[in-house]
Amino acid sequence: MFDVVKVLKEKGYKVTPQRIAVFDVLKHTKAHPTVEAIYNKLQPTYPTMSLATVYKSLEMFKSLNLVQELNVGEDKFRYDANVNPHPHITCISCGRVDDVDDEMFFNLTEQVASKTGYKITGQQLYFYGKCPECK
Amino acid sequence: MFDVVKVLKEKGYKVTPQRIAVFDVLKHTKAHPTVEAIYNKLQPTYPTMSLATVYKSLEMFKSLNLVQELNVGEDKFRYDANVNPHPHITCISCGRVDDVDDEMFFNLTEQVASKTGYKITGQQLYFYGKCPECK
DNA sequence: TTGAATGCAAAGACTTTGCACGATT
DNA sequence: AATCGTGCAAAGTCTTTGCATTCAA
Repeated sequence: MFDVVKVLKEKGYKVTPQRIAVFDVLKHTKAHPTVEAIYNKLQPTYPTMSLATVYKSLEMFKSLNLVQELNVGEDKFRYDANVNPHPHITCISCGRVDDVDDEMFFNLTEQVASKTGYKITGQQLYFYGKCPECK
Repeated sequence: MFDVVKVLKEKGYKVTPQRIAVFDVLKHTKAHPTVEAIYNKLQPTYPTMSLATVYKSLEMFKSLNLVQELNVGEDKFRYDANVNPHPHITCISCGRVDDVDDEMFFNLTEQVASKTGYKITGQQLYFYGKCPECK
């Protein structure tokens, strides 16, 4: 959370309660929330906050590389304050989105690069199935 | 293409020129087209075909497991007549979406399953970078 | 013939934008 | 005090739906 304040100041952007609050939600969850979810979470504490502000804040954080945007195949995006590319797994039953430890993907990128001839700059690995609670 | 006719008949759905045409586009491309792209491709030959019909046909094919829906992180979906789960790579420069040979992902699913406790039913692996032509 | 599919237009979901008011520096 | 950000509402993009007409079987 302090890093956000620092980055915003460095870049000459204003440090507003709304921006802090949006980032704070992402920083303290592993749930990969949607815009709507972030908005709902903030409603009790910031009843005047608008959806537009959530969208605008996320857009800014994205451009500053403070959050990453995910799309696990839904018609909407999810957000993650962990900007490291790392694999995700989605429960097809309850919809939760968990992280997957990425040790086993070590050197996968290099293999893909040499196979395809691409210069690889990012990746999103999504797995789908039933989580331990749902199966 | 013949398989589509067969499946539609088996399931009691009508075999229409529009359905055949939509599937045919997907069957003969490796470009992972969007709905709009499919629609545009068909315009010259089927000037009366509507976007709604493309959407409805794809929805049906999806439910029959004749095509799969992809989302590489855009605000729209892409479609693929190859329904095998297989990795994709997107050029961040020109936007093309290519397939990646999936040999190297052999047994990845099992590893993820044992790490996460999920029962895995599907996967989407997306890599991003610059294609040979763009880099 | 008859029910299902098409195609148009309207509606819906998510996201972006414009602008006046308000807050940060 | 000046400027940037917020929040409302309107607009934009992609997708879905309703319904009368048309078509496959």
